[in-house]
This record gives sequence, structure tokens and C-alpha cells, in this order.
Amino acid sequence: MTVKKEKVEKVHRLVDLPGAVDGEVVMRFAPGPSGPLHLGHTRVAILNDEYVKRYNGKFINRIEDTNPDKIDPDAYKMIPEDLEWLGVKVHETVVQSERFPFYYDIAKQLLEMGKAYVCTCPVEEWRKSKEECKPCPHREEPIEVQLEKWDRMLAGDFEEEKAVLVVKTDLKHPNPAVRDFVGFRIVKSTPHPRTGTRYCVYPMMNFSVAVDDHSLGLTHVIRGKDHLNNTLRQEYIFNYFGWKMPWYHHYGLVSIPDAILKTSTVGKGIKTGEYTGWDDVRLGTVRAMGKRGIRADAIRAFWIDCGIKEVDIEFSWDSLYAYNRDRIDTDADRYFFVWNPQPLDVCGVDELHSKAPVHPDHPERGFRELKLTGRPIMVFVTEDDLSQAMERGKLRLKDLGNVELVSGKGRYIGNDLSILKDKVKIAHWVPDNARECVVHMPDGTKREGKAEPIPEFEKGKVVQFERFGFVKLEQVSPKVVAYYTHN
RNA sequence: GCUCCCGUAGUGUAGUGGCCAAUCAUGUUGGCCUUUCGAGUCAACGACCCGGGUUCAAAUCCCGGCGGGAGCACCA
Repeated sequence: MTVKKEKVEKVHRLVDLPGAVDGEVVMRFAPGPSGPLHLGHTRVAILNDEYVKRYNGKFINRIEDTNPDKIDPDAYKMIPEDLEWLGVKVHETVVQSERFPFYYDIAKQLLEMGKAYVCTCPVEEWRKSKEECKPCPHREEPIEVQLEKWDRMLAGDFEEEKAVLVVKTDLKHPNPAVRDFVGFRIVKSTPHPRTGTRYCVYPMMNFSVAVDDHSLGLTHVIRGKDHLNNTLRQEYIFNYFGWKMPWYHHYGLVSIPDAILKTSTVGKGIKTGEYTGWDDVRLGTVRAMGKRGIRADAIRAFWIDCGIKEVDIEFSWDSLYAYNRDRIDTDADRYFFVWNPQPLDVCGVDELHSKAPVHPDHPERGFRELKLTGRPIMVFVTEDDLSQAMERGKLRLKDLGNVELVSGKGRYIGNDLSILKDKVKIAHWVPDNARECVVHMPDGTKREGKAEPIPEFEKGKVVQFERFGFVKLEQVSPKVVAYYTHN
């Protein structure tokens, strides 16, 4: 038996969080429920989970459903499923659409403090005055007027775009992205999937995030760099109320090459039949990863290795596959799949026995044994192997025997492995009664061919098609259907 | 235009003034292996954005360039 040296994987350890106290860390994952989770979400979900586990803290899954236009009702169910698959432990779930009265109350307090105002300017004018560092006519109106207009907003007296609640920051702030920002808007045209038409005043992300990050007792927030300016805005709300800010950290942007992630386009594609569903293996969703045989712990290892630096990074499929390969290789049983199959007759013998290990590193798992008969015995090998063998004159059929090729015909010449010393090529093969097999590749193409008989218990498992790659078996009989994992 | 963030091999990462002619992983190339184009194993390739300054000493500190990214939404 092969003694496999224990592979010590040096996992890059995440840096410690400043001020983290064991048992008191509270962190969150805050997705918008526009669809299931994709690769891009997994980084923030996993990093937060890693830290929560390190410090025995609390992980809050906060569904940010404050924009009814971008909600897929199924996402409320799919997101927790995806998190579970990822191995992320959720201790508490918060749905923002259930907290509107709470947000309204905080808004009122801000108005009373003179730190917010209700603006009824046309959108463009308000934006322009901000650009010029000038207050709009409504900014300095008396508090009583503000409160009255706010009540009218809540009562539904204003139509969409006719009034907003604006949080005051600093109109003279050199960074235009930080000057006064909208805290609430009016939405009437799209009913909310959860609250229907009960509320028409919706908090904006910067408002609800700040309020919730405080009210839920968050101690540390890790999120993408795209929120850097949002943090600066949210800081004003914290300061107005004298709340202590969590420690905010922003990691760099990730670009994921060749990945289809955009929820809206995928959603449309599913409707039109372009994609088979959210788990279509061409997609970058968590579901598609699982369907292809990518393991959650490989994704986790990848993100831990990337760390939480502010540098923008490029996602590497190669690295993810390497992490995944380490994890699936031992468990993946070996089978033969012959793509572009070509028949090869083997004369000179009446009966052949094959004996191939289920896994070369684990002989104790047994062997795939076949008895081949026929006159001549026929097998299939892949086109490339056959044409090369024709040139060289000899071929080793793996775990079966050696064949000499003379003018296109094969003749059995024994089973002596020493033939390999002469650089004879080893080819894999399938018997003539092999099953039809199709492998769906992540790029949407298919590889068709024949596979050796695969036992029923392998269904749903990741196996290795030797010299082809790892695949996840969707079906093993009567036809074999598989999804390509990686090589 | 304004503001912010960032800049170590193809990719990711370690490195917080000397132990760095720079770590690990991935990748590529080649070798080994009586049976996979996988695994294992051995080796090679490959980087501190540029220019000044501080210092006995700089990838590491300072300044200036250059380059990349993000934000300036009644999206999240």
C-alpha cells in the first residue's frame, strides 16, 4: 500500500481583529435578497463566520430587503440554504422590512435634533445644490415644519420622488460623496413582497445599516471596499446619537474572471430558458458550485488565504481548484470515461480480465473487475490515443493488457508491465457494452462518449474520470450524466 | 472635476528598519514513479511601480510622481 505522506497545508491565518473580546464579538452578513448567493457573497460570509467562530461570537444574517424592486421572494429561503451549505453558522436572522416602525422612530429623533430634513426639491435641483455645497430651501426649515412633512410622508401624502428625508452631514465636505445623503424615499409603484403596501416610506441602505449596526450590537464589520464612502456617511448617524461605532474594515474588490454572477441577468435567463435554473453549472452561484462538485471548505480555504487586505484582487479558479482537489482526491473513486470513442478489436485471445483499483492510493477499497469475451474482443479507446498508438505500433490498455497494432488491427501481446519501459503509451478504455456518457462542462459545452459501468452508490458523488478530470455524477444508469468539476 | 483606498513573481499571500540576493501556495517547464494528462516527489522559472529623501542599514519610514480601483444614486 502506498504510504501517503500527510500533506500539511499551510493555511494562511487571518489577522486578529482589534479589540476583539472572546465571547463578545458580534458580526453580520447583510445580503440583499435579489437571488441566491454567488461566489462574490461567499467571501464576506465566510470571513465574518471565521472570525465569529474564532472569538465565540454571534453571527447575524441581516436580510436587507428595503428595495422592493430588487427582491426575489425565493431569496429569503435560498440565502439561508446557501449559508448552511457554506458551513456558515447563523445565530440570528434579522429582516429589515420587519423593522420599518423602528427606523421611523429613529428618523423622527433625528428630525427633532435638527440633524435631518424633509426635502421636496426636484431630484436634479437637490443634487446640484449639493454639488455646489449649498443648502436646499428645505434644509433649514424649522423642526416643526420638518416633523409635519415627515408625518405627511408617512401618511402617503407624497408621491414617489416628491419627498425624501435627508440626513444632514456637512455640505462643505471636500468629498462630494459624503455630503447630505437620502435616508428615506417613497416607493408606491412596487408593493413589497413581505409588507405589501403597508408602508410607502422606505429607508435607504445607509440609514438602515447604521441604525441596525448599532441596534444589533455589532462590534466588528468586515465588508467590501465599495462601502468605504458609505461608512463615512453612516458615521454621521453614529455621532449624532453618540453611538459607539463598530470596527469597520473594508477589504479590496474581487474580480472574478469568466463568472456569470449578476442576479438580474441570471434571473431573466432562467425565465427565458437560457439557464436551467440557479444551479446551472455555467453560473457562479453557490448552488452551481455544489452541483459541480466544488466543496464549501475549498471555497473557505481560498478566502482565508486571500485575507482581508484592502488590495483589489483577481479571483483564481486555478487556486480554488487546487484547494478543492486536495479535498476530493482521496474520496473520488476512479472510473474510465472514453471521449470521442473509437472501436479497437483485440485479436489473439478469447477472454480477458481487467482489474483496476477503485483508487490507486487505497487498494483496500477494492477493484473494478471485468471479464471481456468475443471474437475478436472489442473495446473503445479515445481517438487521440488510438491514432498515436497506430503510429507507435503498441499500446498498453490500462489494467487490462498490451496490444500490438498492425494495419489498424489489434493483437493481444500479454500483460507484462515492462512494456512501459519502452515508452509505450498507456490508454484507458471501456468495454463494448459501455454506457453512453455525457459530461456537462462549466462553459456550457458537452463532452460525449462512453463510460465503464459505474455502481449505483456513486450517484451524486464526485469521482475521477481518469485522464479526464473530476466530475460529479448526476446519474449513472442507464446513461451516465456528469458535471465537470476540474482536472 | 472632486474625494477616498490601494501598489511584493502570471495569480493569491508572508513580510511593520537589519536574520529578505524576500515566505508559502497556485501556475508554467523539466525529471522521477511497473500502470491516470490525477496524486506523490525532485528541480527550475518568476516579484518588492518609479524617483528622491531619512538611516550605518528601507519591501518596510517620509515626500513627489506614475499606475490600478471605488464613490460622488430617491440601489445594496
